[in-house]
Amino acid sequence: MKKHLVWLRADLRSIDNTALSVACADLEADIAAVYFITPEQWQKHHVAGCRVDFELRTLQQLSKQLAALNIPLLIVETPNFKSQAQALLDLCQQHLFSAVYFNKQYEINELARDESVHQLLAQQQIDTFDFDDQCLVAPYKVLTGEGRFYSVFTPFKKTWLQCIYQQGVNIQAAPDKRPSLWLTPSDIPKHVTGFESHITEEIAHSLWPAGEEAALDKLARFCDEHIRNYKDKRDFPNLDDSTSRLSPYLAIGAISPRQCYQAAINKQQAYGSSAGIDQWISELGWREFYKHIMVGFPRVCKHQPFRTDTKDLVWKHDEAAFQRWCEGKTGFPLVDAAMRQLNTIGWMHNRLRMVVSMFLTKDLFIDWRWGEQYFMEKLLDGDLSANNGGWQWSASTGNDSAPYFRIFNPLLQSQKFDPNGDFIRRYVPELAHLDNKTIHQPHDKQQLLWLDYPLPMIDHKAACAYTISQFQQLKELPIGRAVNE
DNA sequence: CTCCACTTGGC
DNA sequence: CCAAGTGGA
Repeated sequence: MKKHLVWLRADLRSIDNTALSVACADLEADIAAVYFITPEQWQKHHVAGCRVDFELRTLQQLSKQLAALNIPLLIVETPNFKSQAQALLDLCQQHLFSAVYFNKQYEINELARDESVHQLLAQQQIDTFDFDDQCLVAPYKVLTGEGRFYSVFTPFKKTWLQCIYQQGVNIQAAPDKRPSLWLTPSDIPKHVTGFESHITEEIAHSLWPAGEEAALDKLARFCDEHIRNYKDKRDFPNLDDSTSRLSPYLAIGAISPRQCYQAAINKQQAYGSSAGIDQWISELGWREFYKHIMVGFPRVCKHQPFRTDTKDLVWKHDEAAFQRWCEGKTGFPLVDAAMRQLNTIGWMHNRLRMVVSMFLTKDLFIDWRWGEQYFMEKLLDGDLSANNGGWQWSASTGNDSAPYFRIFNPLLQSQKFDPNGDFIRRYVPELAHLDNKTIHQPHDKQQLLWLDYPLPMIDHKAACAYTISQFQQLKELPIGRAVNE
């Protein structure tokens, strides 16, 4: 009797899971799935406690679904990626698995781990089969006419859409039920020590219900009711339904990008095209663009800027200022509301991610890596490629970045995207009583004495001038740069 | 080589 | 209207 092991990693679902489908294609084989808890590695990658909780809750659901198909889900704990290969081999030998199936991950530590697993298992005649599953188009397949990776989004997107059109979108059904449950599924732990969630259980359960059913439900509701207005409404953080909020589900693979794309296309075919649908698909494109960047330019996995010349920037390492930013006490209401949203619900609206990352890097001139790490520590949807891409975009160290001289004005962003101040009111209760106009700049002299809210921690205009001058100095160092590279 | 086009803006 | 180049065909 053949036995196949499906190794689940960032693909915690039963539908449209390539590795699972292929492993189950052999109807004779016994199938089991395994998920590894690797606390030391997670610590190193700054995985958020709320994200660990989200994964555990998802595994809870998935274990039930798989058990109903007579596929036992096993949970194994091992400290890190290094110890994981041996742990996997032990498991294979214990249960006599002849092959291991998994979907690829593309970060460098994950790639190295998978390579060592492949080598170790091959020595024992255990086959490993890996699959491109995480993207609509595998993150090394969208290339320029000259066979190089794109570094600009627009031409990338054009080719990416062509690739999708040419290859088609094939969504795999969940596997058929196996004859019998041949192993006892593991209990799913409720916690992993060292990963306390910073958000309340109530928020976790109401905003982020776990499992692929919940994800598909969210997707369906978004496509039914909101996607057509996506382009017009997505930039207003106070409108909770204007974005899909599927990023956490995509990050852990409770839903696949193919399912997302197809749901949008189905609406297009049923009701005609719309700018909202195009825009939302374009956002799926950004997700894959940054995955391609990570594969094509692995230095972004190693804390290095995409634009190598920007490595000479001397970022400030101001702990106190950074702390104020983290806590949402900068004195800039929208920035503070945004940081408190992250600190409260483990997620931040995309517009606000730009506002706060631009503020940290351009107003405070603090190292973008500090912000990148803080985001990872707090985000349910923490994903290296997307998070790094976003931060480097704001810091002007990335590909296709914001030009260094185009710096968001936090006050204008506030007035434009939270015009009535309602979002600020939600997360900065000290300001809730202020009128729609004052709330964006509450530091009016008359308010100072009785307002329990900090003064703006920096003069935006002066900060801009300093930052621009720092970037301009880069250009005056061409000789040193040439030598260093 | 030329020419096009360029997420998220500010003043 | 400014800004500064530059990736990509």
